[in-house]
Amino acid sequence: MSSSTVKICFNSECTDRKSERLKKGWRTRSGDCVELCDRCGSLYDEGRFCETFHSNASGWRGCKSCAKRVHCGCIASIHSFTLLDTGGIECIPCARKNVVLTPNPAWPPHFFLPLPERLKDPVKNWSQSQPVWRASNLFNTSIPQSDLRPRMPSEADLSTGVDRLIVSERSSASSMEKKKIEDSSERSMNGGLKLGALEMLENGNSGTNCEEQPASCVNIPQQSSSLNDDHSAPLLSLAVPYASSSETNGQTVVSGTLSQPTPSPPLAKKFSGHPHNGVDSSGEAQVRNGRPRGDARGRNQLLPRYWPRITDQELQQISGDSNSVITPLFEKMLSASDAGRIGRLVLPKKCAEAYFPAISQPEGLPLKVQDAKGHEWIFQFRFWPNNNSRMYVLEGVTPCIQSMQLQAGDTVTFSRLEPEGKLVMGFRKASTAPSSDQGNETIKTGNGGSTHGDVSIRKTKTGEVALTNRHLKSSLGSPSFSSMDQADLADPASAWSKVDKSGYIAKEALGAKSSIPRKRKNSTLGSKSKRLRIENEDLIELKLTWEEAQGLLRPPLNHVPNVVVIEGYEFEEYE
DNA sequence: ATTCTGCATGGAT
DNA sequence: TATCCATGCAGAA
Repeated sequence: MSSSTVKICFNSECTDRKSERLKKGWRTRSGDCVELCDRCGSLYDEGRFCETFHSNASGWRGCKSCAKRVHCGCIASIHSFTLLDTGGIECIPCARKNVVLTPNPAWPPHFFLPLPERLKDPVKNWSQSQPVWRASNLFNTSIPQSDLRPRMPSEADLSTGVDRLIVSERSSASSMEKKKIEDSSERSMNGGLKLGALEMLENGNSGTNCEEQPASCVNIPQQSSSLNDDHSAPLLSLAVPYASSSETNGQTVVSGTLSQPTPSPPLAKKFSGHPHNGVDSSGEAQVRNGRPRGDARGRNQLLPRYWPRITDQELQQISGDSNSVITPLFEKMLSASDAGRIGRLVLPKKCAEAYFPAISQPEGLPLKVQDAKGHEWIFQFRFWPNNNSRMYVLEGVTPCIQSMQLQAGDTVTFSRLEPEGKLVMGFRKASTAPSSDQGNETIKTGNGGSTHGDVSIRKTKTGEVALTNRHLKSSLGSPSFSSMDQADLADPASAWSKVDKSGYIAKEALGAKSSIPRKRKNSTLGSKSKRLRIENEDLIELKLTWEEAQGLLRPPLNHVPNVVVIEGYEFEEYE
């Protein structure tokens, strides 16, 4: 990749990218104003930017007062509407007529909010009420986090002052007092996660680490409040608190993929289905490493091994042709127990508490999970009391595990499909799994279908470039998501019967193939050492200067670069 | 005897 | 030290 510093119109949809005169446009998340060419700048000034360039994008909504169409899905329009307490949006002119105007919050770092007490001490602060949906962004894909995913503004509600107050109270109110508060505000994961995906995508695409640009990595506020309160439904999927709520009361502004007043990160569109700036050309198999940034050792941080490492291709496979946005939540390498016949998948506690519905009873809840093929599975999400704490498990996973032909050492990935809100379970076979980098800050490319040498770079805080070279193989095959084809996924029911028949085979396979020995001590070590082995073998990280990195990355002469624009700068990108 | 269920244990972090 | 979680294990079915 090489770059030039030619200033061009920030709007990637602009047909005349270069301009002598640049006009100020919207503010980026880092606080700077983008620069637009005359025409685009004028359009922006006139409030016609979105209708000109985003007419086909999702996120258009009607003002509840005047019915005027307003784009709610990009940064350019973020200040052109406000969210209504009763749901829906109102254009600014109409909103000004009303008493309270609640402008859409921006996303500076101060929106990072302290962690709720309950997450800090979930054991002692269990809600005894019906399940509630907690903030999903406990660790949001690639958002820099100085702590365990402090509630992002996206998790707060940007539609009402009340909800913002609620969010503010999170940090100070007692857990008991906050229960109600959390019940409402925690349902905001919808937006937060979606944004998380965006952030992740942006991060992955740009190849730069948000650590450098904290402001740009902060999540964008998302609507949250007044989601459907009916969490007592006997069967839950992640769609329940999200999609249904947004559909039923219309309060969730995010009705499309990016309909929230979301800045449109240059790279965030690939999975939104409405690319408008086409910057994501950094490769098909970038790992969407959801590693939280900041203090990754915080008590409330998810362990790195649970950070989702998901490739573009995997994401694409999940989202299919829809406009859905995939938000990787977490992943887990299957232990022998997980992959065994018992059918219990132990969930990392923090992941379970962050991304799954809160459960107050050990019996838990049925949880509907969709696989990459769109088939739905129903697991029992429950917990066991354990050492004054909880141990979360998904029961009944055997059919799914079997259908995916997973075994110990393979990895299952949990993601969320937006706007449906569905929980999606993917997997990655150990043989093709990106290594768990255990805190490696590099944004890696994955091996998911990539046919090039996987080299990724990132700029470090010191301005250096970390070059990560993983799996320098030319034919890594499809990622696990593709291998879904191998599985009998035609029908969950058939999968069940298949499991019944093949359960023993699974056991044998486990013994024969699993890298995780049966003895517990060895098992743990085996799993761990496996990760370490992968790291040692496949991960070579160098530190060098930006110039050096460019030199190393200089492509063959016969390669034609893709020109992408990031933050107003033009980059040549080579596959 | 086998499987299921719920909890306990203890190594790892 | 506290916590997590992989797995053992006993009792029930």
